[in-house]
Amino acid sequence: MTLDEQLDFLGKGAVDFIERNDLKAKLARGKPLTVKVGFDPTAPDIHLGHTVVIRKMKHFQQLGHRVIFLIGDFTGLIGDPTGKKATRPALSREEIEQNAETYKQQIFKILDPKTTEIRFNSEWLGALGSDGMVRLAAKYTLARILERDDFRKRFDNHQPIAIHELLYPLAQGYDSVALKADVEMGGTDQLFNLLVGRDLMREYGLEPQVVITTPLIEGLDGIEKMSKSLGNYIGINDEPRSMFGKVMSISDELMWKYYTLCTDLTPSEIAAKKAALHPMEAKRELAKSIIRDFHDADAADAAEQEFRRVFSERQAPAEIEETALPSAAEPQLLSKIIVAAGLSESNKDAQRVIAQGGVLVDDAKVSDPRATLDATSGKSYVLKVGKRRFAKITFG
RNA sequence: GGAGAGAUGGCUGAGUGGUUAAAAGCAGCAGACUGUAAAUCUGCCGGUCAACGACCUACGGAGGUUCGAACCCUCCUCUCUCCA
Repeated sequence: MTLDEQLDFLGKGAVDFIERNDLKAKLARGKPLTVKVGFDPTAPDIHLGHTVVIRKMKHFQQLGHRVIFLIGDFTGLIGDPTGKKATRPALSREEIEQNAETYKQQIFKILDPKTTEIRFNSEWLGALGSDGMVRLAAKYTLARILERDDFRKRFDNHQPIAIHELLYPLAQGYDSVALKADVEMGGTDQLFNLLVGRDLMREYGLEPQVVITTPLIEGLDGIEKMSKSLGNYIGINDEPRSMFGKVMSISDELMWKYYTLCTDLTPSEIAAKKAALHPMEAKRELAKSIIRDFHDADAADAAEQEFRRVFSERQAPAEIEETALPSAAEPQLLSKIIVAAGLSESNKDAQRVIAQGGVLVDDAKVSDPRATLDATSGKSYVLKVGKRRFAKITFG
């Protein structure tokens, strides 16, 4: 790859790229660069949204650079003021170690374990001490901190800003100093923090890092950003079938953003797909590509087959979970059986779904919410509740 | 230290004595349609009970006033603002 090709490759999908020419100069020296990305010590459930930046880390790895997966165990004590309001609980050493393990198990689906360094920022921030922290704080000014939009707004609106929150960007910036980072990446919401890193590096007489931000992707609903707490995410540990379905459920429009950020296809390859493929076809390919990344090609094919079978052809899945229920001489309410089989949260909900025509027993629609089933020993039924909940139950 | 505002269902947010299981929106679920768990439209959306009704739980917590309280009073907890 030429230098410019490398820059295009590394900058694909980036929102901010500060400065492209700085990176060019660094790359031109031909030495491996140190690329740092910080992660919260909590929430080790990685979802597709996190993978956007992780994928970019991989791209740096592919070009032979040194990638550091930095776990912010120290900054975690402060709690990133970006957006959030709730203070995070302090984590114990063991919990952090455990979270780190979970991270590893997940990120190595994307990153090369041999060339990924995992570090903790308590290593140098903890060693700083309060005098060191004060010296660090002396390097920055309130005015500069208030350049940050959300601080500015809170300040202008007379909303509280705790002093320690001001320390967060400094601590994160100091990570870059300690690691002598050449590049730091993060979501667009991290832009300010990343830029503070540049300033601090200058203060410490280092060459400022290049900052690259990646977009936050919208979740399955297409509106809110993908997050675990909103439940609109595709987890990279999700089952292949579930991943396939979730991808198929995103809007046609959003699909192209996922293509850009969650595959390694080039912009022109994506444009070609957009022109040539039926949206449903394109979405299937996207789903398979994502499953291949986190599982394998066989799992991707199997998931597609299953999806066609269950949703396009509306047949029962190849494998239905079998549930044994205790038999009874008296016929049992269907709604209660649905709950017992784990297909519904409550009896009332089950009855509601029945009344709305969403329940099939052995392929026959049952719409009386008070219907009963013969529950004598040996009886067996296939239940379908809604579009995607199935169970085979047997009384015994 | 003083003054004030607020806490409602998964979320946002109405409601200020009965007709309120609590408007509206979002999310969720179901159905129709389809090209998919896209889009659109329609319906549902606390729970228990063999049940067109009954009961239980619910508007920060604990008491109280009342035939009756999310709504009024008292105390408490928490959040926020302003003044000093």
